[in-house]
Amino acid sequence: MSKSIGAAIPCCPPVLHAELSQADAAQLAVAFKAIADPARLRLLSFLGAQPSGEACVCHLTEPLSLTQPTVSHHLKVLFEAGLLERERRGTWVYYRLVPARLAALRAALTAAPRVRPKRAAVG
Amino acid sequence: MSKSIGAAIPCCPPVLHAELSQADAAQLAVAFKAIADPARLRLLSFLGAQPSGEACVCHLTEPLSLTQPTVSHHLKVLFEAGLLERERRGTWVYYRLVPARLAALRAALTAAPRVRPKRAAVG
DNA sequence: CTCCTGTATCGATATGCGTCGATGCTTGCC
DNA sequence: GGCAAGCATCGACGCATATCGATACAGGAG
Repeated sequence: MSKSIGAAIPCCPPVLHAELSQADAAQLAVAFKAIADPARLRLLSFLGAQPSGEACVCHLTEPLSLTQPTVSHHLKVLFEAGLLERERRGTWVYYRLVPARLAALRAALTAAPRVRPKRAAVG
Repeated sequence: MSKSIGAAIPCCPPVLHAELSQADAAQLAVAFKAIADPARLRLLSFLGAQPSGEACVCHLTEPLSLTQPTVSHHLKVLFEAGLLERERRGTWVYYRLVPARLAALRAALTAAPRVRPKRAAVG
């Protein structure tokens, strides 16, 4: 299937200050599609709320009220979007947030501060 | 169909530091779905790049290489998500970004800074 | 009022995606 | 080796949606 979409979204995807190309828009849309789902948003929030910052799949199926294959599917989507890291520890697989990716998406939403043509001290 | 999703996303939707409820996740997902589309991302970027900060529909169909009904559809989606403002001026309808909504979505992505409990003055 | 232009809506179609049950694979244990 | 548990993949179903052509609606010009 897909290799790793993360590579296509380096660090600072083109922000909305200029017209996005069709390709850039497609890449960015893939990333936003990854988080544009209730189950995946809950996964992100749950992982972020864990004291250890991580959780195994077996601990994620119950709070989401979804079956294991479905949770695994969502985790895969987030993983391929570069939003999660995987680490297999014995029988269990632990997932962890990748804050840098979230920051990159956040940066992409830093749009149109044209109310003031400032160029410094943004955000 | 949808009335006005904007009302459901006040200003600071529940961030990802705690487990999102199913309802909150659904609301947030609707907002992210609105921007998780190449055409709509390009619309946002195009509007943000306009010197006047706005544009009429007739100026948006060409750069997107989409038909007028399709563009109108996407604008409606963004409008109902609270991301765009409408203003009819004579025969033309002008659309304008709503920076506050983008900021709200950005805030929702401010997740899991558990690597360091920074408070970051940056918005 | 009539025509024209710009925009929104409608109906139809094709594609994408969330969800599940069933099954295969990997790891650990005995 | 054999068994059990956790996770991933597969195939299928149903629903949402992106897109288009056709058409209806709104506003200006004559």
